[in-house]
Amino acid sequence: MSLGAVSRVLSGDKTFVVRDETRKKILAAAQRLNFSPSPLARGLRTSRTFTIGAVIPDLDNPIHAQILKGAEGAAAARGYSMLIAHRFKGATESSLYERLLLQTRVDGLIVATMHDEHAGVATLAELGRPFVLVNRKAADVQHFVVCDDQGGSKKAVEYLYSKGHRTIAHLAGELHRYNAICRLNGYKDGLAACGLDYDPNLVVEGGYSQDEGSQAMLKMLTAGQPLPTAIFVGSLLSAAGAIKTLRAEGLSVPNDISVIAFNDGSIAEVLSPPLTTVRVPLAQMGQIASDTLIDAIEGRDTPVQMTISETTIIERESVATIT
Amino acid sequence: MSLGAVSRVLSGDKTFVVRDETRKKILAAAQRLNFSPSPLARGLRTSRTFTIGAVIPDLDNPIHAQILKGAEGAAAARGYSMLIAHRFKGATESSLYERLLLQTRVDGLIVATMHDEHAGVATLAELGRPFVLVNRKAADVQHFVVCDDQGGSKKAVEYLYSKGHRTIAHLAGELHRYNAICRLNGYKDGLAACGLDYDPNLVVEGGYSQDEGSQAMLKMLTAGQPLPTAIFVGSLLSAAGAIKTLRAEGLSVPNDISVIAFNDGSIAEVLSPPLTTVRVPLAQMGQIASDTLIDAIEGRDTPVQMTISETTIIERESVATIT
DNA sequence: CTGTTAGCGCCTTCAC
DNA sequence: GTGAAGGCGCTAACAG
Repeated sequence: MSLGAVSRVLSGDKTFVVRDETRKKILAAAQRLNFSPSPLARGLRTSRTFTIGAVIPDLDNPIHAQILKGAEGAAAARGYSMLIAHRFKGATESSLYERLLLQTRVDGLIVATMHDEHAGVATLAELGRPFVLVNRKAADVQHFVVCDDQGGSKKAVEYLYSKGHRTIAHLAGELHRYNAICRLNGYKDGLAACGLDYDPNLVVEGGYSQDEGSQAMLKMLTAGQPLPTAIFVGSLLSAAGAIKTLRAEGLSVPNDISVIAFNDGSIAEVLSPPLTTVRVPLAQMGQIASDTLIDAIEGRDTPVQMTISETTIIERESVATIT
Repeated sequence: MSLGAVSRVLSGDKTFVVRDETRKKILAAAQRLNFSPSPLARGLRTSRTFTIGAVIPDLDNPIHAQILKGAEGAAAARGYSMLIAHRFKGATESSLYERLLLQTRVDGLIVATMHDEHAGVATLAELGRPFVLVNRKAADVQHFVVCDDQGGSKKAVEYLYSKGHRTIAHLAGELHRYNAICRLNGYKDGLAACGLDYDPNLVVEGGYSQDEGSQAMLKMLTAGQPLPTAIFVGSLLSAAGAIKTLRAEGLSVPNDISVIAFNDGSIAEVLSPPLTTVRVPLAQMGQIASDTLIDAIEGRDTPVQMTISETTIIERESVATIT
């Protein structure tokens, strides 16, 4: 029983054959001495850290929190730890990447942030370690996992249509962003699928925060257009804002105007009325992201460009049936 | 210019004297070659990782997210990375600690979880590395940072009193938990300060989730007691649940019953009516936790047992004035 | 199948 | 002020 043998047994080398007796003795001793190999030394030797980094825009945003939660769970299940870095003020995107992995603390990266697509992906690629984008995709990127923003949005419109709505507006996000574009396209798809005409006057660009939702709603209300009977809002938070404005203007949801939002979360339940949403499996996305990242780290390098198509309408009370 | 000199300059050894010229040359070369010392090798040598671990119950809970956000920011500012571990199903508390630091990946721990106080603290202490509790405290623990749950709660009651309320109820959390106990005590303090009698019938124990808030509210409503004019609810989420029940029972907030909750968050703004809350500087708590942890890691070992007393009533629309 | 050995990259003491 | 050398704990390669 030698040092080498111990190392091999403890690191679970399958190709290594020992007498069962020896193996047991080693394991027992390790247990007794409360010994576990130092990840630092191991990392130094193998240049693997069994740690993945997650770069997220805002910890405080429930959407990202859900993704992260899924990702951390999956990573832990495979023996990886998770290092996080969020964008705090003053941090540039590449400084984040660098902080995490130029310094080789991390075997790969999960990136849920990506404001400047070009610069970001370029920096990432240069670093020469695997990374996977979540909830975003970009040209020339090996791995990403996104949800079916477009399909889900289409479904939302079709749902509205099935409830009798024929004039359906859209409160969009910032239309240079991936998600916002997809959702707008899905909105158009839905319209087309229902045989409705697309009317640019019925979409107003805003953003995904509550305030931006409020303002976008106000803009639509004061545009002097005929009012829609239903609105598909691009995000949960902005839907909350929109509803607020609607109520402030004396309009009732869903009696005067129905509202459905993309993305679900606990906020939806507590709004009044409780908000009907299209839910997307965010935690699962995080989980898959972790798994593909770890696969890539461990050598399986088939590109995973996955869009998770599961989208579910969560019916609550913000959509009325028109007869 | 020697290897040793380079090491010393790069690690910012203040006691090391070099010609400015040499120092500059070193720095320039490091820059040019894109060199930065390997944290792994450094860690192996010094047994420091410049990483702190955070153990949190649920990433998805805005309260914890805010704390974590503050903590990560402060850690980053001092050159530390942050490893997270949340309790996913099947993880025992000590398995989390072990995963993070028995394996010495981490110089210390921020712990925002602590369900079994005794076992938890004991395990932690045995590990022999610094740790700080956030939003929790326990006997025999060197470092913790909490907010003034009790004072804030008292303030809430006094606020209600100042609006004319004289029958004030409390929807409490699980009364074996630190936070819930403090808030109940603060409620009693407030009553006393206002010259109001404490009536056990006016407090119902529940929990901090939305559902538990709903149920607790229902319990109070159906208890056959005379109804209070105002309720101090122990958490944001449970307040949302309570309001839901109130509305379902045909009671108007704030016309029939006023509501104020402990802890603020974006949900408060979107509720209807927008919820009046007592806000506590959660991110700042996280930040202070990081700072004291890092201080402890770096040798300043004066116990920091801080309670941040800042509490602010955020007035929205869920409290009526009674005349 | 087992034991030995040479570094992984760094910091730190020590003699210069 | 500088340079050399030892070793942190581990793994992989190789010789037995």
